[in-house]
Amino acid sequence: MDKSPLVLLELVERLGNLMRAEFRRVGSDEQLQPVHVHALVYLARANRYSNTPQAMAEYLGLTKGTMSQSLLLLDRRGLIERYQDDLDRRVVRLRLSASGDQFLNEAQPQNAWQQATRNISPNRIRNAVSALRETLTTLQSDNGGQPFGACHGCRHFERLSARAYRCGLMGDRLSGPETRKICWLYEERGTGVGEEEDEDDE
Amino acid sequence: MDKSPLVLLELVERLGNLMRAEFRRVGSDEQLQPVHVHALVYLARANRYSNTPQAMAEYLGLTKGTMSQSLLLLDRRGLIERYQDDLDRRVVRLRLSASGDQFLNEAQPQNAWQQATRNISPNRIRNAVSALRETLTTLQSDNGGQPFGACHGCRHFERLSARAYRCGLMGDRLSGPETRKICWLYEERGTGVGEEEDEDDE
DNA sequence: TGATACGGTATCGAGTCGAAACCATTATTT
DNA sequence: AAATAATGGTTTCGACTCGATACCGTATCA
Repeated sequence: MDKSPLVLLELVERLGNLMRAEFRRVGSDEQLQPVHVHALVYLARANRYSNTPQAMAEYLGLTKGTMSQSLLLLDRRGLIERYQDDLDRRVVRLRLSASGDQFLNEAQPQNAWQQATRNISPNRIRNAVSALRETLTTLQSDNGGQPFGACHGCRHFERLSARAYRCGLMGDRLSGPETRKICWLYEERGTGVGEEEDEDDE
Repeated sequence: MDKSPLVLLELVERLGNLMRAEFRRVGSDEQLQPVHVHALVYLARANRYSNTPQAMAEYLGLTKGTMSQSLLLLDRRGLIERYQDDLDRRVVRLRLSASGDQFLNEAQPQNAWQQATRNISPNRIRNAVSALRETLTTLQSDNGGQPFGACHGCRHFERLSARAYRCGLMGDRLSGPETRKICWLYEERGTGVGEEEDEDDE
């Protein structure tokens, strides 16, 4: 019996723990918990459909009650802004405030990771990404959570012309940069059955 | 500029979050927090040098104070046993109790992960493991934590004969199964300064 | 016009977590 | 040997996480 999946799990967990510790470290100046830093990072990458407490809670694996608490704190600290949605007045929309943005720029929470991966070839990283992405997809469909992918890889993504895009699900036109953000309405493209093999490491 | 390292980070964090949620789920029957389940899993895999509160705290990224709390709880619940070390009476040694062992067998905390990786070829998993392992090593040496590797891959690991092994650092003879456990004294083999090339595990 | 669903907030209690003080044992220095 | 320092663990404290539950206002549907 092959144990390497368990080894992979161990690595993922350990790396996750280390990065959580790192997030704690970079947040300590501002008295932020790891989850708060993570929330800010998410917010910086979330598209217009995904900047709500609900999406965030799902992404971070928290309940909405817990999420509400954390957002309250981030709001008090002036790192985010909350405003009402026009169409549905139940939903709250979130955005980074100027100082929230500044915090991310200065603290660079992902810097340690960037450093740690500096000597790994892009090809090997892509292979790892592909394997982990597939794991994530399976894990999520096994217990029914949102997939959360980058817009431009989604089944609903449409290219109208060279520089014009559109979300087929929501019907909105999208800017170029926006198609690179995270969307919680993301759905896998392909037929869902194909298995691709990796390219070799170099 | 290549963003794929950040994508990899995102996947690692998300998978980590999901598995933490999974650990919470499997622990809820016994009123255990995710970190408690993780501690039990670690203990089941730790070798004779690594079954102490200190090693565990370092592995899980907690302070010794916090660790002490969690161990108290696990002890009260009867899932672990604590006993004094013979040589140094300051150190506490830990082992799974019968019911701790039983809990792991029944709850199978890693089962969801095993399922999620079932369709990924061993080859792709090994590649991902290799890339993440390198990331972990770099990340750790960047901020000076213990490496925590499997005994048989360590620089101090010695093979005396076909079935007899020995730890060159501590001087003890080791059983076959023990050489597959996790050791916090683990050191990368290599020349010590050289940059290692990629290779297989186990 | 209800009834019901839904997004978000408020409150509660158990528990995490780091920080710091503390205790016992071992190591080192004088 | 006596004093001192270092080390492994425990205790205590306060801020915070987190799930559970109840709740509020808005939207949707019959």
